[in-house]
Amino acid sequence: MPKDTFYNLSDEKKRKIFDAAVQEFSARRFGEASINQIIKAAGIPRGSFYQYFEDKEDLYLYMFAEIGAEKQAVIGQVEALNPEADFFEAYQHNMKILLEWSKKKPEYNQLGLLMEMDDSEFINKLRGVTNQYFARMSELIERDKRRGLIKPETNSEVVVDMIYSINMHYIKEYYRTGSVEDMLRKINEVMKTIKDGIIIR
Amino acid sequence: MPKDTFYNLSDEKKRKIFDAAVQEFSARRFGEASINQIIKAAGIPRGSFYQYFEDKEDLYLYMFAEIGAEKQAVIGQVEALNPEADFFEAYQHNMKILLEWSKKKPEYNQLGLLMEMDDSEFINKLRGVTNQYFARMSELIERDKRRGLIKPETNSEVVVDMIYSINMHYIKEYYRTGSVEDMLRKINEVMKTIKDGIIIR
DNA sequence: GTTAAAAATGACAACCCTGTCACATGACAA
DNA sequence: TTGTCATGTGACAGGGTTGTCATTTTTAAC
Repeated sequence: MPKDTFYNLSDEKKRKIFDAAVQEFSARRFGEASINQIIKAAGIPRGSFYQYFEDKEDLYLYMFAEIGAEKQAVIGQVEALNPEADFFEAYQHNMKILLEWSKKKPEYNQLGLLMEMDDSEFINKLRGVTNQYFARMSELIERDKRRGLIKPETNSEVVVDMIYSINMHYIKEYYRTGSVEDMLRKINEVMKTIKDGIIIR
Repeated sequence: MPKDTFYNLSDEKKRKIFDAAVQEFSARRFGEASINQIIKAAGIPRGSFYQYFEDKEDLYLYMFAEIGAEKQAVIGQVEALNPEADFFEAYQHNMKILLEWSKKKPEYNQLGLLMEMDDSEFINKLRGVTNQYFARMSELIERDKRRGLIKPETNSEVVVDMIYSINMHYIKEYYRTGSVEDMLRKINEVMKTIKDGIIIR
């Protein structure tokens, strides 16, 4: 947790430090990110940084929470999902939220990706939050199995794994090519495949 | 390319340096790997390293080529694939090769994974080799489409992307849990899903 | 205006890293 | 034996990093 001295700062100065953190943590993984770069970008002296934060982790945690709050605000604006929606509709709804968020705050995209590709212990712990999201997807599949919409022999966790990993794959690709359309088209094909399979019986 | 002085070394010394390189590049991504650690493990002085190699890339390239040769030797021992085999059989065959390789040289597993998770420019270039493997999978799907085994509307590249990304995902998981059986079981479920889909029509 | 506490500051120590280079050592030929 | 050339060697320069701390400056209270 940042120290009191940080919270006593003017909003402008807090903002400047936050922005510098986003900039650095969007460019480098947590382990490689440099406090030196951050203080340079924020225009604060070395000593001040340690007056405000315990260390790099402390700053990251602050930034992470701050972004989380912003995300909540954006998500709240997307229309709620019909509770009767099936798994595929729920997935599309989630994609819509993700795209909305990505459109409103594109500066956080790279940051999220870097977090996803980071396997340091510290970042691994933080990821717990993201995982809840996928646990919910798994539940939806189970419900659809009970409703007779999805084959009872389906392993919901494996399906969620598939969707998660291919999504990450295409998001990475999106950063290389910059084409959202390509990404959406491909993810559509993926969902078609998961629905119906590719083999002719 | 390593310098002549390196190739003039005794096999034992060459081996020691190779082993030290494997050790370090298995523990850290290319960018974070330290020449210091390597020379310490190999028991050679700093100056000698630069007498043998241009730099870290030079050593990595040597190690990579060396391992590639070992891999060829192992692959040659697996029985050849029936040329009439369909995509799914070919995939299983590839898995068999991969497992054979992984069983014979488990010390390289972590190295390969780290290479996969590395997005430095240098490693990206090297990955070109791996990609050929997936290009061949795509061709097999196209052939099966022509043979009437796979739905003509299937996007073969997307299917290969799915298989690639979920494989990487489970290989990472395998490093955490250490269970090959779990991995194989899950990959089996994945292939079933890709074949037949999960929805009830 | 004086004083005391809070905050800002940057020089510094301590620890990484890489690539070089002057010199030491060994091997082989004349 | 002596000279020459390839190789071995580690100290060093120059770059990076983090966390601390004595000192100055600001703020606020009296």
